[in-house]
Amino acid sequence: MSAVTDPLVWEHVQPAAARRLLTGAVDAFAERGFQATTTRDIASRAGMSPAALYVHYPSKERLLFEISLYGHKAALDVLRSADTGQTPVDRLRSLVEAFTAWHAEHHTIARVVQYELAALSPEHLAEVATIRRAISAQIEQVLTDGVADGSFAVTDLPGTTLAVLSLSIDVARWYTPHRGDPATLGKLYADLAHRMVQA
Amino acid sequence: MSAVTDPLVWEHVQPAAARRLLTGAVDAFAERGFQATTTRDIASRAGMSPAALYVHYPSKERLLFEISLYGHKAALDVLRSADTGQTPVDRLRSLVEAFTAWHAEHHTIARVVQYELAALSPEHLAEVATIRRAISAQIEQVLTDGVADGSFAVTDLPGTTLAVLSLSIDVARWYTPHRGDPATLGKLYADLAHRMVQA
DNA sequence: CGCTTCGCTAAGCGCTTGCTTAGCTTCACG
DNA sequence: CGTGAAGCTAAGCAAGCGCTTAGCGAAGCG
Repeated sequence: MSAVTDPLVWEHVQPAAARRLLTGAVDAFAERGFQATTTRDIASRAGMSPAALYVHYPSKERLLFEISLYGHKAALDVLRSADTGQTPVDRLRSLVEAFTAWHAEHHTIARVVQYELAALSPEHLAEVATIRRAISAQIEQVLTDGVADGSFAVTDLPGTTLAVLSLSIDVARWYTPHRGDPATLGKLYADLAHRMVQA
Repeated sequence: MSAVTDPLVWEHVQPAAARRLLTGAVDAFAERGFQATTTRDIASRAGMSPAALYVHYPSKERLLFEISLYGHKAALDVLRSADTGQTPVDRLRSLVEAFTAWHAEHHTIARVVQYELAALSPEHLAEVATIRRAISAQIEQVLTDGVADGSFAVTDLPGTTLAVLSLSIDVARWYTPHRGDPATLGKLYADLAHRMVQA
């Protein structure tokens, strides 16, 4: 269950001690959940005393917010970077492949992103919700374009958008490295999503 | 976010006070998660003092286990009752429709079932894991039969089994009544799952 | 050198947690 | 009517929680 978060992902977090706290928090939140994780646990994963956490972050919730915000931005970036195909079919396959692979590759971060929203303060939740809407819109646009040019047959557009997203998101819940590599999973899911909507 | 659990579902729990505690716990666990829920919260939802909880259940974890065990059994029952079709296509559609509708209809219970596994004791988790394997096997069998008679084209059988299950399970994460009625959602998902695998 | 800033620790504060204890009331039953 | 079980509450205990305070040593700088 425990997976050490790739530290390279958090290179932008400075100084190094703040980054160690943050990656420790990602692992702990992903393993046990936000509420079951103590500040003492996070600090000891970073090799520090509990009080050191408050030198770098004002609260445990703020640590969660930094993780959640960065995670949401990274997920949206992955989608936008992948939306380069010429046809709706290519675009959908590429989006689903990238989004799924990201949830597998970064399943610890993804778990925090997808399952700890309820622990965010209302203000922080609102900020993150904006990014979530953008993620959803990215998928919906491709489906809309595919319906318009006849390559997709979709009767319930919002429902199908949600289903496609949902398929990838749930990867964060069950994925462990022994289930296969993220790239292969991404290709399988691209295929499944394409078949779900093809005309 | 708060939804009162249909008390009829828990008719087998006696006496009534134990049932009130249990349904209160389902709502609280679904809303906030197991760790963030206090015994005082559960007791007050049942209109009792905190100590009254321990007259009926030996611990907070045991309350979770009762919910999780019953929820898993109910989910497996739903699948088995739905597996009545003559062809793999009929059977798959019926399974996915019923399983999805159950996760929507009973999304509070389903949330506890799917997202609070980590809070169970190792022994209780093992008991519940047996039922989870049976649920997975039920889907896998239908896909296997459909591949054998040529009605399904599936290259990665375990991966596709997991994807079909995953699609329905994730309904528990996002479903609220304003998203439409469970029966309609079940039909949409039966269609999506069928298209995912059809030859 | 003297002084400040930075990153950290030891200690602990006020509070909440899961759960226990002691005792009250209600009611079935001989 | 007397007795005991069942179901509950008021009070509280030990432990652990998020977070604060006071202060220490190293590094940077005039």
